[in-house]
Amino acid sequence: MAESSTRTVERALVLLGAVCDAGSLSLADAAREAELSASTALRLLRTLEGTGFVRRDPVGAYRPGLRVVQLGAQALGHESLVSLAEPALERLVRQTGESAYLSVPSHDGEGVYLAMREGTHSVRHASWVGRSIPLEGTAVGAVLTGSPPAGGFVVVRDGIEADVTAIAAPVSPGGRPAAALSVVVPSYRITDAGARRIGALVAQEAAALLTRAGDPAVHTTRGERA
Amino acid sequence: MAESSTRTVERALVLLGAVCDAGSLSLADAAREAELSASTALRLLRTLEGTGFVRRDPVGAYRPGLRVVQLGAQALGHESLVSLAEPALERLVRQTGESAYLSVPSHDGEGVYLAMREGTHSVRHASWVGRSIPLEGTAVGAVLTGSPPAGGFVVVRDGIEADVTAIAAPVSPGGRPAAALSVVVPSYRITDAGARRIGALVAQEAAALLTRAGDPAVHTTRGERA
DNA sequence: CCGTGGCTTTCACTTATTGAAACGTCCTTT
DNA sequence: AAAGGACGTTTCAATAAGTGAAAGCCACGG
Repeated sequence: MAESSTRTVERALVLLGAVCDAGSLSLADAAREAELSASTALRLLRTLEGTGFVRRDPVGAYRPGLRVVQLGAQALGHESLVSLAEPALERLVRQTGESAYLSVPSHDGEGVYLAMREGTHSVRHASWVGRSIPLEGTAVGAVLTGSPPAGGFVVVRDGIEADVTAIAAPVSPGGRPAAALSVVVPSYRITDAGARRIGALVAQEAAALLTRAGDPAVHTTRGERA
Repeated sequence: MAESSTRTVERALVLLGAVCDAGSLSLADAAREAELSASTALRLLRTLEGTGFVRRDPVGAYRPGLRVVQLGAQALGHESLVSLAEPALERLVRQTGESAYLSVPSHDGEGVYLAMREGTHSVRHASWVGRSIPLEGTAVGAVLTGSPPAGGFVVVRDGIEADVTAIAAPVSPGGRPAAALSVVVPSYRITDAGARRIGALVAQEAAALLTRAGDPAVHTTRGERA
């Protein structure tokens, strides 16, 4: 019974996702991407357009709309984890000079970068908030899916991305991993000892995140409207 | 015939918007907000949940999901205007010490803050990216909807928000305003002369945005996938 | 000049959405 | 303690609503 869903809505959301992933998509491409007939895709995209979730650029191609930006930004703001993690990311960057990320498991078996702080080295790992990352074969994935790693952190050298080493630690309120803190380093720059040192830092920050956190269920909830 | 739309999808999107606006909503509240029967709302929310657009917190309430954050962040990243405006906002803050915003008209007759830079004064205007602002009675609204203001900028003292003065200038590629740059100052701190000074800065930055911009239609478009 | 591919509209089919109603549960009220 | 109310959930028959094939248009390229 978990399988209740509205086909129309699902299709529209797939379409929306496709447009956002691509950044810009023609009707025909969008239809192909979502495996829909052109007429259906057109109708759904029009609906999305009417509500501001997509817009058409001068050329007629579909682009993510402002509503997406708006809701996304709002949601990010409400994400207590993000604000909670910011200082930790900041500290990790200061202590290591490398880029640091906060990521959480997504609904589809991947992970998403929720927040990041760029490293200070001129050669640094660069990604972006909102980026999807696979869970298989990544340090982040290992700590998000697996049991608490020995030592508190996981190091993956040249996993999905070549030439980079990722060091991740789980944020596990109540034992189950809910998020991951990670530092990503160009592989050439790091030794085993260095990885252990950073790992310790990451693990420590990940653990500390929880103690500072209040109940995750405290949010500003608007209860107006009759 | 602009009125083609799919009711189901529209409803789902309204629901999604309601959840995101509120940050957290019970099923009953969401249903009321969207004017839907509980059963319909439940079904649609389940669909949104299945696709990651909303999630349920431990209490069972609906929250914006990761997909929203992800797509929003992606969309923000693709927004060339934002990256284009960042340096301008930065400069405005440095020159004035006040918070500076980039906003664009939304689809529903309001405006949205697309980017912002917080001022350096300890008492400063604080808002957030994604925030909706009315166009009526605001400086931003004036420059977004009206014709090019004399002097290049508009000052609104104690408009929608009490005790703050907003100074906005239009970014008008090809004559029609597409976005607004604005600086918002606590009213007590500013004189008419000061407003004019800031106005000149804002207007100048707004104008300069365009010259630096290439064709707004240049984006990184991924064209893979058969 | 004709063919190809994309965008759009139309329309008959029927599938998929809908909302009232009923149920169980958990609080609050009396 | 019992009654009342609100909420989340499920069921089900009516039908409103979404679907996709087909055809028309337009623009482009050979």
